[in-house]
Amino acid sequence: MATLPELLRERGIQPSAQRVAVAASVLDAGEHLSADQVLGRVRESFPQISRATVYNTLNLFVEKGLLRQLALTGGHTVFDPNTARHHHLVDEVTGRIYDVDWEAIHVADAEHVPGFHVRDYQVVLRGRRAD
Amino acid sequence: MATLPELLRERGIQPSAQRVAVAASVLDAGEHLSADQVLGRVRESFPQISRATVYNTLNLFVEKGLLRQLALTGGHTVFDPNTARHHHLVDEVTGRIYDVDWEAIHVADAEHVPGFHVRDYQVVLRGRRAD
DNA sequence: GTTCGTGCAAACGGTTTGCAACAAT
DNA sequence: ATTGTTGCAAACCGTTTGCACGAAC
Repeated sequence: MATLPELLRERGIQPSAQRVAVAASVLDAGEHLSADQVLGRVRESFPQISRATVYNTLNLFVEKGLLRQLALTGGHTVFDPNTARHHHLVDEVTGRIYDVDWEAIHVADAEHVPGFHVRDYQVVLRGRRAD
Repeated sequence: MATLPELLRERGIQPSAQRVAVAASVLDAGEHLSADQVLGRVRESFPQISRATVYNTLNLFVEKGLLRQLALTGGHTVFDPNTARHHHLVDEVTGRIYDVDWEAIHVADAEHVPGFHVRDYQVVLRGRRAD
């Protein structure tokens, strides 16, 4: 297992202390965090970090393929540390987003939409947690 | 074919002149319009309408099931007059959103995610227009 | 010493809200 | 008379940007 600084360097990202702290917060999280949630977590270990740095860093990570950015619910974008193919389920009550295994759903013909080059796709499910 | 005022009344919406104008703009549009695009169109025939009224009206229409609200690309939410089930394709170059027929893609097992009641789902495709 | 990263504050764009005037019932 | 609707402006929230300081190569 590579250390975080190594991981960043592999992606062409200079591993500053702030960036490592952001990486630690967002990659460890089993959830999908908003930028402000990341800011909150990073500040626990790095109180003086600025909002702009967190936003810039998250965008950089997305650019470099370390994170995926999701815009599933209005207005809120969220960062997904799981870069493997998978689907998403949005809880309509809480707004929380859950991962759904790629193999759990079978999709046929999604790549063959006439007139388009489909680069990627996923199923977005909406519902609520069973009691 | 019901007139617009009748259509609104059927959904429990008082058909004021402004609301009818918004309905005319957004329901006719074959595309997915942002709130500001709707505002622009409505102002062609109703120049004095306010931004707040358009936003409130669009939200009301979504609440009453006349429109669907889509949040597929970061920050921009868009209104879809097509209330029939269908999928969506996002052009990564232009940001434009296209409808994909429900029957064009076959999805299996989407309703059977353990621990959840899935109320609705769709496939979201990303790609670019073929030349 | 030139490039790169940071922090701060201000700007920004889309959306919402508070309120007073007005129309409908 | 009560309720619902509009318009305006201001507030709001998440995000981006400009700029000057400081660190890294």
